[in-house]
Amino acid sequence: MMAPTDDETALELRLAIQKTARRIRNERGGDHVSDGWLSVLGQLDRGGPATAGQLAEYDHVTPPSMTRTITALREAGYVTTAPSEDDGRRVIVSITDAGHALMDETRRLRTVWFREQLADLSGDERAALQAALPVLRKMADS
Amino acid sequence: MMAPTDDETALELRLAIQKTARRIRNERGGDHVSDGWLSVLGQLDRGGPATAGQLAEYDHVTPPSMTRTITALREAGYVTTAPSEDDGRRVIVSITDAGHALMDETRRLRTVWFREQLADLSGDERAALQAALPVLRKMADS
DNA sequence: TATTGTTATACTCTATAACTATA
DNA sequence: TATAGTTATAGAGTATAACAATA
Repeated sequence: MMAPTDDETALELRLAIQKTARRIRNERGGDHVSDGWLSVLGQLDRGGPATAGQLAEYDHVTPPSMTRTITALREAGYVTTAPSEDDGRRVIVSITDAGHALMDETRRLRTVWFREQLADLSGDERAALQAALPVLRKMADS
Repeated sequence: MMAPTDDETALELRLAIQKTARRIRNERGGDHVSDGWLSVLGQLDRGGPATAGQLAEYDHVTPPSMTRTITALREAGYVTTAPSEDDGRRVIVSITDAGHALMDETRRLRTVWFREQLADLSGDERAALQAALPVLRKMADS
């Protein structure tokens, strides 16, 4: 059970997380890579090839949205697509070397602002964030 | 100074915050109120009337974007606008009773999913999030 | 018939550039 | 001239509905 005041904590946490995420998005570098692109490339980088449906489910977007993202990534040369040998309906998406390179560079750029924010915090404050990291991940993946 | 491994922590924290925020946005109720609307109404609710420019700065959006948001809110009856008496160029935006009511209901709906997530956490995990709250706020407002 | 993915279409949000009104 | 805000226009991202291909 949660304490009576936890409802207010839930609201405040939600707002703080949303606003921080907005700041991160706004403060990203002058690159031309969208969040959707980076999310897909990141998953392919970590988990290897995946079907369009798997990618859509992972990002909680609809299949048409993922089709559009994959098409753009393919036209830019960052992924390749091929029908599955087992099941011709499925489309297997794989990251290219250019995709790897783009993701590395983009992640680096986008972390700059956030890293600067961390540098302005005290040791205790950074420790508090570090302790919250696994909890945030748990919620994000649930 | 930050420890050598903090660069990686920065990346992981950033991704976890962004993905959690995406989940919050996706899991919101069937309401028809955008994040932009709620952010403006929330600020007017807490801080009282404000100019269009102040609202744009607070949300880190451009003046044209804020104009559009304010127009939509006014047409829906959730805010009123009036030129400043001191400076005819400035537009003072005020929340209406309907705006108050809408914001309360919307906040309640959007917090449901997040509150359920909190209920699934251990006491230690909730404490970790609570400790991180002021730090997140500090970053979001910086 | 059910599933996987695509195409067609439209809506929301945001941005840059050009403009109006006021100081 | 400088500032506050609006209008015009365009682009990115996403959604629902209808469709095609495969199982």
